[in-house]
Amino acid sequence: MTTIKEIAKLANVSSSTVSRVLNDGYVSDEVRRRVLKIIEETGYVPSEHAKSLRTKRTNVIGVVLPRLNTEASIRTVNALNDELAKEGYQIILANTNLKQEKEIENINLLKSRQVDGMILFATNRNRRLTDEIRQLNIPLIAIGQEIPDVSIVVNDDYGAAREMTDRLIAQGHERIGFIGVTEEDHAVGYLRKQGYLDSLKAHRLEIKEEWTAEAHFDFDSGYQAMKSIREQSVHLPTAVFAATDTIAVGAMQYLKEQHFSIPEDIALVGTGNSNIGQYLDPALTTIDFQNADTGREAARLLLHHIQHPGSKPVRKVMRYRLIERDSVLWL
Amino acid sequence: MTTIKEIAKLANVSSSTVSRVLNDGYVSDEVRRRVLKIIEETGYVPSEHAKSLRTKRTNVIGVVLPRLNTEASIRTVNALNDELAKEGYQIILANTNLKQEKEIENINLLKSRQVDGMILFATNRNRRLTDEIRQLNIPLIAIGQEIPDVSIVVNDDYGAAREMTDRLIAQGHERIGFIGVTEEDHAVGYLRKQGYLDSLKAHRLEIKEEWTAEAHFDFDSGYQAMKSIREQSVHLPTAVFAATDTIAVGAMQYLKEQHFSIPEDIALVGTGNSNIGQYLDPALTTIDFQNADTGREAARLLLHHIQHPGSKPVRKVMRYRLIERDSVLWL
DNA sequence: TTAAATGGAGGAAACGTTATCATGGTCGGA
DNA sequence: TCCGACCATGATAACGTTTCCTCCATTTAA
Repeated sequence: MTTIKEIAKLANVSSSTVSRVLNDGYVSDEVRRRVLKIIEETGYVPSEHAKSLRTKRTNVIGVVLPRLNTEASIRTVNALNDELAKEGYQIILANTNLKQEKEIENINLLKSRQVDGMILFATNRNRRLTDEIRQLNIPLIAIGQEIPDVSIVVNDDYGAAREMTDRLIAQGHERIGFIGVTEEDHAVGYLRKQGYLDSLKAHRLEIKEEWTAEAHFDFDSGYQAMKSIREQSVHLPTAVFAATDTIAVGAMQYLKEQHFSIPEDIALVGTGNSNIGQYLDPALTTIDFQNADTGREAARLLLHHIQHPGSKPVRKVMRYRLIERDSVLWL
Repeated sequence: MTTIKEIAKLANVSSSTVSRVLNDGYVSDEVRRRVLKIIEETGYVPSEHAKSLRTKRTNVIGVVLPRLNTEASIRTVNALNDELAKEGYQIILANTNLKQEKEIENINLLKSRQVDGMILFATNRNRRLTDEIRQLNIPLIAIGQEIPDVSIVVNDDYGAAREMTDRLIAQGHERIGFIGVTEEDHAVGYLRKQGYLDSLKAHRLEIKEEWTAEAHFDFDSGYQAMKSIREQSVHLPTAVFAATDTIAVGAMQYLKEQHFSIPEDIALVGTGNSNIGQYLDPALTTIDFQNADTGREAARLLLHHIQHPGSKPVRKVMRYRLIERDSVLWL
């Protein structure tokens, strides 16, 4: 690796001058040209490490996330990356591989790399994590879950689920089923289910245990959940709300195999606007959380915190939109 | 940020000793305990920049890729990440956002960060890029395209396309159409088409211009391509081979709208084993390139090159497998 | 003409580590 | 008893930058 000193020697100037050329200081045109020529010839690239050591800036943003496995996280990361790249930042990924304990470990790893900021895809909130973040003096934005004293960008999971259920009811459905996930996942598990329940309550509709089931985040468990609803229910629901699109796809598979027609016999809606949805037969009605907007917003928020250290934590709730497709009969 | 010196002062030892504690040198148990306690209390994390500056190692691998937008690239990156994480490496992403000129720019960015190695998702091969890589003295593995003097991991696009076409012929198809992409994309565009053509030639089957069309990488153009084949052909093909699954999905949509039944009227196969495929109706026959294996292999190769500097470039062709699903009638 | 202001350049310290070298003490073997 | 070996520690240089300070040579203003 060539260093600034070698460039300096070759150009017959001091390293300070080379540095000035690189950082737009006072340098005569003649010297500037000479130095630039040498840099060009040698292919010299300044060491970011030395730079960071000196300046305390790295132009790197750390992203801690459970896994790059859901469409939502990928869309978010992509938008994040685009927005940050515009400002000259690069992203370093720290994947926890779904292991909670690696969350803190990864945060420390990023801290040791002196990242200028962090984005945390928050899955859970435990005391140690909160403490760790609080004593971290690096700007951090959490996505997906609330963390006290930290700026966050969240979806309106509750509102979306409630509005979707309202829409089903408006279409005449009175027996509505629900396939959720564990309520330990506050956003996806708890809030979406509450939205569904509160809508039913507000409309004074029946809430039947047998119409609801709990699945995991995969296709098969969606299939199984639909099966168990089918087998347990004396009276089948006329519509089923799935907490994720993947679950909905599994449920749809089961219903098709059982020769139900969708939406005539049973209407089906998912959540998350997965790509698959539009190509299914029938196309899946779903909720679009516009993850790219989430990523962009988080990036902007982070940039703001970096530029204005010590500014107050912000809580940003993102907008969603319902996508009405053929898996529900619209009046 | 606390530094090693502050820790040293608090523990009443020299910074050398603290460093030894951190790096398993000779330290008495008593001192070790004392130092570790202070580290624990202060939450001290050593600066990777200072470390790297001194040791020349960063434990970071740079990944240059066009975009995190295809399932193939995501699967590959995930596997890459997993495999490298096992060895204590982190990944830094450098997204070119599909802009070719940013490829070289990104390579230099990573070079300035002194990454220990690079993975390049190669889309094109131009002279400047090749030169740049050659004079880069950092281990680099290219994925997807051949680059002279560089270790590569590639799919057998040609072989896979040819074998898939062979299989269709074995099922009795004699009129086989093809929807490809621009041949500028050597792997996806050129090689897959050649595999298709050579299979037909080997079986002395008719190759008709009107049975082939060129699409882009999206759904709509797959739809349009199928439409144009349909409208141009006097005699329709009995099977159509799409160079990507996305294209196949678009084609399927068109065929369904036109009330063709698949596979009875027309068989359809895709390429790439996209997730969607298995949930389509009918489920899509496709080629699985096992991208995770590609990622793992590239990671292993890179680690090898890092551990054995100067070792010879390797060319690794990955295996594929055909996935036979209902969009083709199997005898 | 002289003093002050300005432009251009070099020298050196500092950032936070690790690795090499040096030092002093203890222990075991001849 | 003495010497070499070994262990535990400290001092210091070096990694490659930037930035502050200093200095000299012009140019400008009075």
